[in-house]
Formats: sequence, C-alpha cells, structure tokens
Amino acid sequence: MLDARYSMRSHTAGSLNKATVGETVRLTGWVGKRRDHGGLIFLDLRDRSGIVQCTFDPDASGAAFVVAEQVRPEWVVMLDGVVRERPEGTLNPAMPTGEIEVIITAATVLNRSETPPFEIEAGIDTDELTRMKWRYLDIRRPEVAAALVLRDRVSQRFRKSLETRGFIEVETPILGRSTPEGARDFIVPSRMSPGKFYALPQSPQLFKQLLMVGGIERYYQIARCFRDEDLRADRQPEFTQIDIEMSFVEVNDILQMMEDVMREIMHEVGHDLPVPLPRMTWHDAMDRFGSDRPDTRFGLELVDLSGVFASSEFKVFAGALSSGGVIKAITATGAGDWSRSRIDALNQLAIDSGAKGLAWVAFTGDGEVKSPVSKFFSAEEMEALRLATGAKAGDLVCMVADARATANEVLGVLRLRLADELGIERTGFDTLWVVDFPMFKYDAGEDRWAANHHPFTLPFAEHEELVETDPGAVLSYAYDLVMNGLEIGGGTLRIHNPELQSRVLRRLGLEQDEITEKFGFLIEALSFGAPPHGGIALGLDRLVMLLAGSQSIRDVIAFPKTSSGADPMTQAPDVVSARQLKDVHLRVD
RNA sequence: GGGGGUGUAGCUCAGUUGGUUAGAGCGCUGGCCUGUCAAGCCAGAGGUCGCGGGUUCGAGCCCCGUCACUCCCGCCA
Repeated sequence: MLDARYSMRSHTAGSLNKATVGETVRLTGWVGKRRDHGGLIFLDLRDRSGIVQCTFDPDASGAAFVVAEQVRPEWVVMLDGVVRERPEGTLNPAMPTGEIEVIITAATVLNRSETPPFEIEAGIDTDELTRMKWRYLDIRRPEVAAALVLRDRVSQRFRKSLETRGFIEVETPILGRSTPEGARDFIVPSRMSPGKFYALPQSPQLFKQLLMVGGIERYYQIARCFRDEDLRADRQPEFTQIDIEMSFVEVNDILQMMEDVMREIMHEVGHDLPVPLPRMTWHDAMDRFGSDRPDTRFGLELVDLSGVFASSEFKVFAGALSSGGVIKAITATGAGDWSRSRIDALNQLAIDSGAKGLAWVAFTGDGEVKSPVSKFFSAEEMEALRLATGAKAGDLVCMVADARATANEVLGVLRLRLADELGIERTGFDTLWVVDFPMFKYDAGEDRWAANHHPFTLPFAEHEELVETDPGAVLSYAYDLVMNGLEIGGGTLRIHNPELQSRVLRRLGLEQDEITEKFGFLIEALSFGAPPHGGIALGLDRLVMLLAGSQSIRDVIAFPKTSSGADPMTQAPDVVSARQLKDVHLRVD
C-alpha cells in the first residue's frame, strides 16, 4: 500500500475519504482530467493510490487558480489544500474518493509534460505497439498499474507461503551452458573463451536438482527463464517461473504442498480454491477432452463409438478400426441446425488439425437427420449412435475415425472451437492436476523419441525396463497444474540414480560420450548420494494473467516484447559496435 | 517457416465503381463559462493514406513486392 511516508506529500490521493474531511493535506502526483469552468477549475490528481478531485476557486487562492489555468494533462504538481465533503448533489459514486474533494490553497508545478500520445485513463483502445513504445505512460494507467500490483501480491504471497514451509530462495546462474533437448537457447558469446558461448537458462532445472544433492532439501526461486522460440499471446522470450524443488518426497507430497500454497495465493487475491484439486490422468484427459490441459468448465466430452461401428459397412470407419484406430465423437448441443458452410468450416478445422475428414450427423430441430455419411449406417447403428452420444433433436454429432491419438487431438481442437461458437460461458478458476504423463513421445519428423517433460523425469518403477523395449508405454511421475485450459505449472519427480539417468539419455538418442560431455556433471552429482527429489515450476505470468482476467501475458509484464521479440521503447535488439563484436570474437554477415 | 487479420490526423476509426480540396469522434491550441467529473459552447491547427514499385489521363481504393503490429499452426523438454 502506497503511503505518505518518506515523501513530499502528507497524504496519498486515494487515501482521502470522509474520515479525512477537514484535514489540511499536501498531495503530489499527475494532472489527469481538467474541467475548466472559467471561474472554477476541477482537476483530477492521480498518484499510484488513486485519483482525487481537486477544486480551484479563486476565493480560496488566486495564485493556485492561475496555476490550475496553466497546467495540462500529465504535468507533475504538488498541491496544498483542505479536504471537504462535496456539496449536496455533486457526489460521484463512480469514484472511490467521490464523496470528498480538496479545496486547493497552493499549487506548485514540479514538472511539465508533453501532450501524451494516448490518453492516460482506464479503458482506452490503443494499439499495443503505441502503448509499448511509451510503456512508462501506459503504466500510469490504473489498469496496467493494477496488474503489476496484482503480480506483486501473488509473488509476495508465494514467498511467504514457501518461506513458512521451510523453503529457502537460492539464486542460480543466468550464464550457463547450452544443453541439448528442449527449446532453442539464447546464447551469449564469451570474451575470455574465444568461440565459446554461454546459454541463458530455459529454467533452473539442473541447478535446483544440484541444490538437492547439496542438501538444501527445500528450494524455491522466482526465476527468469529464456527460450528463443516464437511468441504467442501467452509466451514471451523471457518469462518468470516460480521454481520449487523438494527432497525426500513422493508425488503426493508435492501436489499437496502446491495445493496449499495455491490456495493461499488465491485467497490473497480474493478467490477460493477448494482443495484437494481434482486429479486426472493424462490418459483420461486425452480420452475425455482431447487435451493434456483440459478446460473442464464445460462438457462436450469425447465419446468412443468404436463399439457402435464395430461391424460398420462404411469403409472409412471399418478401415480405421481394422488398422487399430478408433471412431470418436463429440456432440455439439444446439448445433443441429447449423448451415452446411458452418459445418464445412468445422470439417476444415478437423483436416487442418490432422484428421482425414469429419463425419457428421445433424439432428435438426424439427426431427430430420442430415448427414453425408448416414446412408452407410444401419438403423441399429444409428440408434446406437444416438444412445451413445446422447444426441437429441437440435444437436450435431461430429465424428473422427483415426488412430486414437489423432482422433483425440482433433476432437480436442474441435471441442474448444465448438465451445466458442456455441457461446458457452466459461468463468471462474477451473483448476486441476493432470498426472501420469507418458515419459516419451515419438518425434516423427526427426524419427526419434523425445522427452515429454524433460530428460530428468523419473519413470514409473514398474516401467523402467520398458525404456529400451517399448518407450511409448513408459509412464512417468510427471504432473501439470491446469487452470482454465491453460498449463500454468508442471513438474516431475527426478531421476536420482545415475545409471537410470544415463539409460534415459541414451533412449533420447545421445551417445555415451555426448552424455558424459554435456551431462557428466549431473550424472556424477547423482552418484554422490543424491536424495529422492522432485519439484514443480509455475508460470507466474500466465497465472497472473488468468487472475487479472487478461488475454495476454503482456498485460502483466512491465516491459513486454512484441511478437517479433523486439522492445519498441528501447529498440532492443540492436546492432553492436565493431569493437564489441571483436571483443567477443564474432563476425556478422 | 506457413496461414488469417490490421496499417488513413496524436488516438480510435469512416472513406462508395478508381475521379474535384481525404472526413468524423476524442485529444490538442485559442476564446467564453463558478459545481463539473466523457463538463459545455464557439473557433482553429493538425495528413509521407506503413514503405517501394507498377497499371491508369487519374490510385487511400487495383496489381506486385516489402515492413510493422496482432492471432493461430509449426516450434515452445
């Protein structure tokens, strides 16, 4: 809370209310709106705490009145005056300070201001580029400042909650080494080691594990992370993780700790989080929602129709089933009378998402059945389809016949689109765990197995031997925290056995000498009595974005970057001098 | 790397089939005004129509290229 200590002011603007009526105050801040009535001037004074109306009456001070005539928006002023109740009929209930005003007796201009490129007030609709170019002006706007305050409260509460549970904050290096796997690294040339480079951390993953080997037992850090990948509304090249690691724990310990901490965070900012949170296996999430970060605030769940069409004459269905695939469906309640072009758009979305096409049956409001494929269905199959999907008149059944993973993913994309188009309202903070992720996923493009979370994830003990023989079947002690269909955190138990760690790295296609070269320090550390350990990292930006009700993490970052990774204010990135390049032994084309 | 959207006054936008001097609201400047809070009234200033090229008698509008912003796919352990 901003207060008047250590400052030129006696009070903050937002602190004035009926209780301070009669007090003589000195305020400092920025000039907002000015309403000049000729013989009387109203001026909104804004500081971080809020806005208060200051009234300039020549009868109170002729000199102050002259100043008020001259000041313009965003000038910085110091105002002396007396708080008083507003006259009958001039109260402003829309303003927190709307019951009072300050009659100004002396006014000092501390600094002048150019006319700002956009108006400094809530609710403006200005291009983000303009706002970013003068971000310091944007930050003066109450809603931007409020987002930063919210972010501060969340991180402060995190610190407090973790500190009271015996965690200590430890800083880890920003200049680290590049390791294979994961995102593209931001790299930093080394002056003292010609031709060699540091990498900025994608996360403090290995260092926090080494802190566990170091016996710290409970660590956390509000850590900046860097990934040189393309941006999105919820992705910036640098972002902040609440990074946590614990020793001597099982999955349940970490999830319970996180739930307790999350409940305290949410409480801090005025929301209830009922714990324990629901837990859903990755397999169930994919099967029911077609996503590993399901938004469970609405239904439209996926239904398996493989049984219904087990002996289908329809070649597309029969073919999918005979090659080990499935027929799955989603019932769009209320879409039965959609136009053909609207359904065609869904079909295109399905194709773009990897399906060969969308088979659909529309049950129109007046009891008709429209479908390009129903002619291939028997009456019994049609009836079974109705039963299995629960489709009624006015509903649209969308079906995908494909490999299970493809069918799930396509319908998962479709499900979200349908929710949008059907106007399904999604409010609140829908929070759950998705657990038991597969250890590996097959990268068809590179024809190799990749880590699903990261290469340090502990596989299920009973699946260890499958690492070599059937990697796709290996499940792992990995978990994601999902809120409103967004991954806001994720973690794993870690491998603490050096042999197992080497086996996993080999599975990922690394040669032994490469493992020794790039991960030798880790394997060696594990060989010196590494405790069982695990942890989690929360995306602070995304969490605060959701809490702020924003659509973009740029809204909750003080100085964000554009989608091309540039900062329009400082013009970063920029060229450097020939001398700087020479120092770090680089030549640029 | 690919796809969609956007780019006209400081800001948000309109701009017809290609046709005279490119408009509006807000903001800004000046004037009037003692209870406004989106103050009001009057007057005024303000334009590289993102940039480059092309078609045309003539381009904000059509074509080609390019840049920027934004959303999405790829990518993001």
